[in-house]
Amino acid sequence: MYWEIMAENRGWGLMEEGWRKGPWTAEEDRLLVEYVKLHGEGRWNNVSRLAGLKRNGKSCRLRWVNYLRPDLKRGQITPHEESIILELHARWGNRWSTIARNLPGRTDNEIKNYWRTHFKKKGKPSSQNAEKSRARLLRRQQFQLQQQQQHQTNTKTILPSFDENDNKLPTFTQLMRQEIVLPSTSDEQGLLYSMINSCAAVPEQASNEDMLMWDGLWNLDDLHGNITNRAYYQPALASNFC
DNA sequence: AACCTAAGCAACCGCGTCGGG
DNA sequence: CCCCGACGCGGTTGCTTAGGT
Repeated sequence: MYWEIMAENRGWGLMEEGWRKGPWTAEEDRLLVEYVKLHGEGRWNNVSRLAGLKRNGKSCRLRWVNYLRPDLKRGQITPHEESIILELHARWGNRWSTIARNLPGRTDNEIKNYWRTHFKKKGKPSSQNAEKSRARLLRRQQFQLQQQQQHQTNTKTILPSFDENDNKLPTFTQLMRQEIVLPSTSDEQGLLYSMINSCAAVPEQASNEDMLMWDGLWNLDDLHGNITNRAYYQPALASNFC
């Protein structure tokens, strides 16, 4: 493998503070696997001492999690996995580790790389399934825009700091119960996102409707990661597009 | 054959969070 | 509380490979 040649011959592996860096060799992999067999995962900073590896804990953990773990699924992302990635990314954004938890055998790094190469630049998925998922998302967004046009006149903003002098952020329940007109300026968008992030977990007492609304909030990103301007979302109707 | 470019992927970096002392 | 180390996460980098000209 080229990495090993690089590591041996090209100055890779010169150490900063005594740690080797760069590509892993087969021998290093073997030592790390042995270490995990004996001591289990975790305590990565002990690896150098107990396994004789000149790697820092961070590097060891990364190598294990992304490459050496026995439960990793090798090979290409399947169309089914791809559609899951699309759906979950539409819902959660760049929460790669969260997405990875829903794809057994796949790592956050793998999913992140896959997304970047397949979707971020081109904006075009490579399979029919992905196209369908994408089309579904587009339908949702079009629907949201349609609803926005219909309701634009009698909607109210959820951004309290934009009306009068109230600086308080809304509670989760307030956020869930109100009709929303998304802001159009970047400052307002930033505030809305910080509001959403400030109650990033759905409370246990949230109703099904709240959950739908919550999903909707996370679906407001457009395909390039920006908030769709003035998109309108109404939870009761969202199920039409699931 | 030589060169160029985009895709793919392993690894690194910086930062945030958490838990123990 | 506060500090510090360990860990996890998301963003980025840098290299190889494959395909096109």
